[in-house]
Amino acid sequence: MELTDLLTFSAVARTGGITRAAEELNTVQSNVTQRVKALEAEIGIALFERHSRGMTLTGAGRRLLPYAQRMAALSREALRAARDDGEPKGPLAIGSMETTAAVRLPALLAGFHRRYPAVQLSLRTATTADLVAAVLDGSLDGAFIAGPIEHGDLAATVAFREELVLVTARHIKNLTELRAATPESGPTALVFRTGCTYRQRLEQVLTEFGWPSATRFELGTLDGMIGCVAAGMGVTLLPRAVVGRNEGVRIHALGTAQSRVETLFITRRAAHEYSALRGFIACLNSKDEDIAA
Amino acid sequence: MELTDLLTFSAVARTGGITRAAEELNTVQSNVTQRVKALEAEIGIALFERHSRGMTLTGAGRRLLPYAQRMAALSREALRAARDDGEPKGPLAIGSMETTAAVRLPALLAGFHRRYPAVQLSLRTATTADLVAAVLDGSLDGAFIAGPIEHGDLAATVAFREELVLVTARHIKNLTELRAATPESGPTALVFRTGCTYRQRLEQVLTEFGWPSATRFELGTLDGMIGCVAAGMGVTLLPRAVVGRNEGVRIHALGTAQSRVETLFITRRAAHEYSALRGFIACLNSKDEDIAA
DNA sequence: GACTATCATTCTCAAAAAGTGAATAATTGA
DNA sequence: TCAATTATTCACTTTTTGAGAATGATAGTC
Repeated sequence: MELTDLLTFSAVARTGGITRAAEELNTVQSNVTQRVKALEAEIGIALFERHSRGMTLTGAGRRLLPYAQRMAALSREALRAARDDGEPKGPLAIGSMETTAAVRLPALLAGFHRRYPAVQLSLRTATTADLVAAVLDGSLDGAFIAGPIEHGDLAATVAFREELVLVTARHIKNLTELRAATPESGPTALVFRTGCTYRQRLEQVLTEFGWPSATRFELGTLDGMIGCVAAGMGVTLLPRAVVGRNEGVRIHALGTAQSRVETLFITRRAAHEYSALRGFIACLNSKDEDIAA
Repeated sequence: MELTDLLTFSAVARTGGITRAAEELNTVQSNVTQRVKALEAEIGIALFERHSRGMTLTGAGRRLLPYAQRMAALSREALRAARDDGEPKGPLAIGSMETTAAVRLPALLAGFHRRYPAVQLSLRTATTADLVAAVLDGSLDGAFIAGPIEHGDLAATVAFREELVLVTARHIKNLTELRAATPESGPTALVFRTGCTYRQRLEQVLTEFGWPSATRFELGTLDGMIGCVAAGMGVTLLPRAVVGRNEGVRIHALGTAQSRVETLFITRRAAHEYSALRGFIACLNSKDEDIAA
């Protein structure tokens, strides 16, 4: 049960084939075959079903896989923990929603880098759902997501409070005009890809306006969305701070019920000793004081 | 970061020396030295301080050790999980307090073995405190302990309800006589070794009787305790069912406040999929129905 | 129905790693 | 100073791992 074996096993399970796993692991097919066979021999039970177009997990393989993944994650953490002498340094992988990354993070990250230049910070943007999964499996150290969330393995602190506003083209002066300018079926809703929490809020809002089946149009980037709204393609829902003083669009406040949303910073509970992460959370907590001062 | 290296590292940390670790691992000193050095080279930091009389952990070593232990435990579990096809079989390590083992378990274990003969059940008796630690570090699959307990990583079910009674020599008819027959300083209290919950209860009871500093006498076995009480050496506190129809001693009921105690069966939450353990818990839950039927 | 592309497996051989045993060095206690 | 205990170093053997080419098996294609 060496880690190498478990790692190759994971790779084969993930890619569904020896060849692809070998590529991913930078080795040759024959080696992967042998590692898998060695593992199967040691455990005494087949982990894969071989068929002409690759390999799929057997029951035993499915039972083993989560352990293999946890052990791989643990070994990465172990290495970091041992090297971590209390001084924040080394890699730190942070995730964020697109919107938060656009307006809230630049100042925060700059401040963090000034304070801890030895930390190699990386930022990845994705949807809340993806970010939660990434933090849980250890591929991110922490992430900014839309609250609320309840999960036993995660620790969360409120990072920012946002007010969600409806964003329309400039010439729409108020909601009555929007209704007038919109066909019976409702406006086109410009949304991020599935998994984004703001998207769900927008669905709720549109339903309340009596447009439950409005056309959806998916975009990947924030600039793209605001541009499309300005061009009159449709409406969207965004934090007020994100839209800011943008010329081409107009902001419409909503009732408080749907409009308040908290951006949380989540981390795995178990990983709380990592200095770089501790330093980041310290930065996060001190930013409010900085602003107040 | 192979598991072998982490295992040897753990052994050296535990035994405090290369020589002893080598013995424990059935290998030679030179090999252990090399594994440790390889690990240190890979991590890039010293894990031990070498001094003439063995090795002690450095800060980095202390940070690494818990990871090494968790990974070792995980690898054992992984092996079991992969081999576990849903049919209870293989080893099952159960722990118990002395008192529970004496009167409650014989019937239960016999029934379990009749139902699942393929499981190699082992039983270890220890104090509640030791049992909790053993379940947490994975050296026991489950244990019968005195409740209550609160721990995030443990799952507990009520296995038995006991009434604690004061046990004295036969000739002591009631508590008044006990008081009369006892010196000012109080009776000798016969107790199990530290960590036993019943012992703490006895301390409370004696304090309520105005004998806070009564003499303590530690024994390791149940038979020994009852024998000593019968011989008039002192008093003790035990579940009513344990004392049973024992001739040499007399039982004195207490007020309900101190006397009710629940025996819990605890397991690690994470390990709940192991079939043999599931079978054991099923047996435990069905025993009440058996009795009722 | 032969051909090709895509897989996994097997085999041989080389390289790397782990393990062994004896010698060595350092320190402590008698 | 000597003996005992300890870790380290070194030369060596054994085992394991990895590479590369060949083989076999299967599905899709013309």
